[in-house]
Amino acid sequence: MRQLPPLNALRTFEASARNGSFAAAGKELFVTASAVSHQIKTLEDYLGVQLFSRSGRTVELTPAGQQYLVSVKHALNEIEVATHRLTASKETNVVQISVAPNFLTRWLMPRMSRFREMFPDIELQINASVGLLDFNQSSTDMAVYYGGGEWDDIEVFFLQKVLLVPVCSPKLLESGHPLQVPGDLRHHTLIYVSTRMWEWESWFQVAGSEYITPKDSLQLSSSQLTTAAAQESLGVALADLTLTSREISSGNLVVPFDIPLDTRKAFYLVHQKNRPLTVAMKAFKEWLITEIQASDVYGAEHSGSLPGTGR
Amino acid sequence: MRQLPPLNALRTFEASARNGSFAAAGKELFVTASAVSHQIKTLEDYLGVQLFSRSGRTVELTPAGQQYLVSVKHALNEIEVATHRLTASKETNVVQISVAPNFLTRWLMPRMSRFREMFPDIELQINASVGLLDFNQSSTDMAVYYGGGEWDDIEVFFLQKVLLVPVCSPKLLESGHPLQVPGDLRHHTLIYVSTRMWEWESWFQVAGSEYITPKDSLQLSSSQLTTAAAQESLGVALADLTLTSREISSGNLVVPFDIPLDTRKAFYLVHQKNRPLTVAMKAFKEWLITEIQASDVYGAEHSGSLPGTGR
DNA sequence: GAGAGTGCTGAGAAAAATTCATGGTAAGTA
DNA sequence: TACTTACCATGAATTTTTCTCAGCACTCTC
Repeated sequence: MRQLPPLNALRTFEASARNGSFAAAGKELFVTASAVSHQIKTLEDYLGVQLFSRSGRTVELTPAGQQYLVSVKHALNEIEVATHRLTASKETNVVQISVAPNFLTRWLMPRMSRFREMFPDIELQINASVGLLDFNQSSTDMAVYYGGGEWDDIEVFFLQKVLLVPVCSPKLLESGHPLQVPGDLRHHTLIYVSTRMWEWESWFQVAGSEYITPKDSLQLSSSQLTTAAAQESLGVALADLTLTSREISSGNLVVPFDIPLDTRKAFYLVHQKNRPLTVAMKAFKEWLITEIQASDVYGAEHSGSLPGTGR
Repeated sequence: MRQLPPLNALRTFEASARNGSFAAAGKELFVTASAVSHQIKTLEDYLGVQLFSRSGRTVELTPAGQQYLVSVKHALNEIEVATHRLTASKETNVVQISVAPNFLTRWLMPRMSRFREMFPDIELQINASVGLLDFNQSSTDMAVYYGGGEWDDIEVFFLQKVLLVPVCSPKLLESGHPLQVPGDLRHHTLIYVSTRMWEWESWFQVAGSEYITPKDSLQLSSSQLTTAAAQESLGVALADLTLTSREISSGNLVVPFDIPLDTRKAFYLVHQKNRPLTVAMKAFKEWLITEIQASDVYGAEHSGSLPGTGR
């Protein structure tokens, strides 16, 4: 037994707030401004709370109205997305994916042409984004997440562990101080991802060395940038071996110490729970998993604790 | 410009699905079964999708209907919660909090009486829960989370770092193999939290010791249980020093090696973003933060990297 | 200070939701 | 098998809700 406000009035409320005007909202909803005014009044009477403050010919959301709007917008958006998903043809060839930036540029992009060869009919609409997304609020179909694999209310498929090794440009290795033991890093610039400052410290632990104070340090906001900086001879960064394998085999990057730090994080393919996948979505998912197994540098080389598939 | 289905029909749809019957839904909504039938039909015509399969005198959700129901329920629930929050008196003395179990039993519970002394008017409704919760879907006002402090769309306040030390019962130490160096743990049972198996391995790294294979091992599902198991002389567990300080000072637990493992996780107080707090919520929040600073065992003793306040 | 733009209000008109009457189907029961 | 009951569908009638219209008020702009 629910206790809900007049729902149509909510639609009017949201449109009015969005447009900042009853008249404009009326235009959007194909009704007169008067109808909008009536609706808002009905809602305000029901709630017993003033949602808009009127002064002359302008209206403005009250603080209460603003707070309420956030939830109303969110809820209506969810309804809109769900309705669209239900209505839309089950057999579209378009797959919308959201991908962790580093994985996108260093892994997916280089292999896109292979995918398009295999599935010329499927159109991938790709979006780079860090962090989680709400599948109930977005038309995105699938995503590649970076993290611990512990996420609620979504289907999670393990793709690839992230093990970090130090990387630098070959030029740095020639011209600078030699790197024979981890401690030699004290004479170099260490490049940090600013949100993951501890990674170097952990790496030294694994390498069985004291944490050293580097000659210099550089903080960048993403692993994409730190790897690029290492390539530009700005210092030594920690990078995932698989993702940088092209740069390594081409000689743009070298690995001074083949000591991997297991971050216990990984890349995962995720999508909404209990959602029937389209043929295109299935194709992409299976291609991704197959392709990743073929490209995975670790697996055989460094056997670590087995990563779960995320609950 | 939104594209929304008839919203009132959604309410009817949700009630019908929940009740598993149009007649029952009608009763709930104070209308006839016929009205419900009409509404559902309108919705199905709009969507172009069958939501219920009718066979004789029974109705059942189709797969499409089930999928749609999830979102509709979610959205209506959000509206209900938001509406209730808006309508409810701003000045209630009730605060609903959800707390990580270990923190609840070992920290908050023992201090509850102090809170009630200071604020006899405020009623705390406490709920133990692991994992995140959606403040838009729940009437919970605040929560104590355990984790890395990186959560989106909520206000986060740092409370206390979690640093783990080995703990066991004094009896175990007397009767069993002595514990002089970390390696001696090989002769004991190690107690693991099953979802955080790596913690012992990391601790050995910090302790500067090889990871040993214990004589025996025990897996339990929460740190609450592992601590209890250690107390029962079942083995050696990793526990937070602050949370177990009572057991330690009372002699029920001892710390064989005062080597803390920084898990980079912590307890945080969180609540909805942009939400005006009630007087009672503010009181609890401030009490909690003050009290925690007074009780924090670390801080002075082990200076580690400073924990952020979580964006 | 006239005109345009916006919002409010109340009464009537239009639209939507509900009921009512009727008919169909399946399951339980004598 | 026939009867009863519980449930849902449908179309027409009715009630309720929503919308429009017309008149008024306010204020910003020129």
